[in-house]
Amino acid sequence: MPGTKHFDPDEAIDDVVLLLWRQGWAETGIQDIVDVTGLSRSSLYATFGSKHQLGLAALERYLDRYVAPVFTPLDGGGDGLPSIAAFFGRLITARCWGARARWGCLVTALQATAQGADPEVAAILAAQHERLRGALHAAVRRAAQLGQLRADADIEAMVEHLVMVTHGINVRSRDGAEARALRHAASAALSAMRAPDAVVDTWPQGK
Amino acid sequence: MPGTKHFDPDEAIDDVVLLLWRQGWAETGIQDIVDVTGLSRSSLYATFGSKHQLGLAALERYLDRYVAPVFTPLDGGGDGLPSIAAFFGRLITARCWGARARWGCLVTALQATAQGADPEVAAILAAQHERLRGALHAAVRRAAQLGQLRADADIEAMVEHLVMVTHGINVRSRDGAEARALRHAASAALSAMRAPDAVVDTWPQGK
DNA sequence: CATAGGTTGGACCGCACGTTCCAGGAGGTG
DNA sequence: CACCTCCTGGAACGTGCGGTCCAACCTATG
Repeated sequence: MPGTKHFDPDEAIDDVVLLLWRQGWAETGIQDIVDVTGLSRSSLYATFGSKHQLGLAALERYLDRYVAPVFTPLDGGGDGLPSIAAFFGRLITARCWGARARWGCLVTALQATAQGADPEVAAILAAQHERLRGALHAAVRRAAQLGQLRADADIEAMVEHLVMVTHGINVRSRDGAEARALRHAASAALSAMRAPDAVVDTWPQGK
Repeated sequence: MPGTKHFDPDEAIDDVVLLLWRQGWAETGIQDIVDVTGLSRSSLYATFGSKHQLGLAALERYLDRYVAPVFTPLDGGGDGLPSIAAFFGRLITARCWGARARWGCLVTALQATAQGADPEVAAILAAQHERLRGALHAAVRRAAQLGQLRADADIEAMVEHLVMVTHGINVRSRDGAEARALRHAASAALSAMRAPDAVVDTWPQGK
């Protein structure tokens, strides 16, 4: 039919997300994309313009499809520490189980390398960092309101610490760390924050 | 002179270390190496064999020259928590000041990406991880002996947590985080471990 | 049923990659 | 001083890259 694509661009992007996530951006050539999508170079370039633009689209798709769901426990600050524990729980599950186990996190991988230097990529990474930071900040503030935090709590420092732990989980999971070890470590991190007399459960997922 | 190189291979490797560290492995071509070392392709290949071998040599050099010095506070377990704080202090200084500020960590970058999948690279990364883990483990054990830790301390979890924070510092420093924020966050992480009545100084570097 | 617009597959482009090769050169050795 | 050995610079190789182009094709429309 004239003017109608013979394929679904959305599906192609989904395929590319998995490819980039698994084997990285620099290691992926156009031919790999052709193979995994089953499309021809022409169709790819006619639809997405360039490898770079396709990569950006895939990165955005990755955020929507694979990162955003992990954030839901933190929405609106949740109920403080338990929500943060649930966030880590979801993150660790996503990183250690299923078809994408041990693939790490595309965002952390880009932030840790020079590939994030591209201005457009850097903008997406910065926005994503603010999203993570903002979500954790809201949750920590809520925890403070609920009296779950130590008396000497430095909220900004706690948030930055939690961001670090998030990156740590992403790196260590790709490196082969076991989910149990990651959960225990995340639990240890949360212990830093909890008020001694608080009876909130910071690890509802069990051990 | 016959049989004698006209240049110092060690200096060449040093140059390559900086190149790989700054702009990454996949983004670096032979021409870049030729430019930065001032050598010809022939000399490079005659001396190092291949780009891959040169990269491995540069990675080892990086560990000896830039990573090992950061570890010294942890030698033999040091004096527990203050030694761990000193370790983080050195790490943050190395990541945020001087000519290599904001370059992150080559090891963390490789571990976070698919480039660490090469068997030889993976072996080096695994050994380095064990070195980090072992050094932190010794320091945490020592802290336990000195009564610096909380009563409910899970040593293994604490060590994994500290490894995560290390990766977090490496990622966040490349991403532009300020040294102050990183120090506060590391301090918050150490608070997780300290016994409530311990009077050890976990941040000797000041704020 | 002919037309027309847009898609498609595959050939093709220039370029840069990692690597190899060889003629030339430099300096200890006899 | 001639020789010999090894290193050196630069040209060249094959390959694969990202990207372009065009003829063939397909189908809604007139």
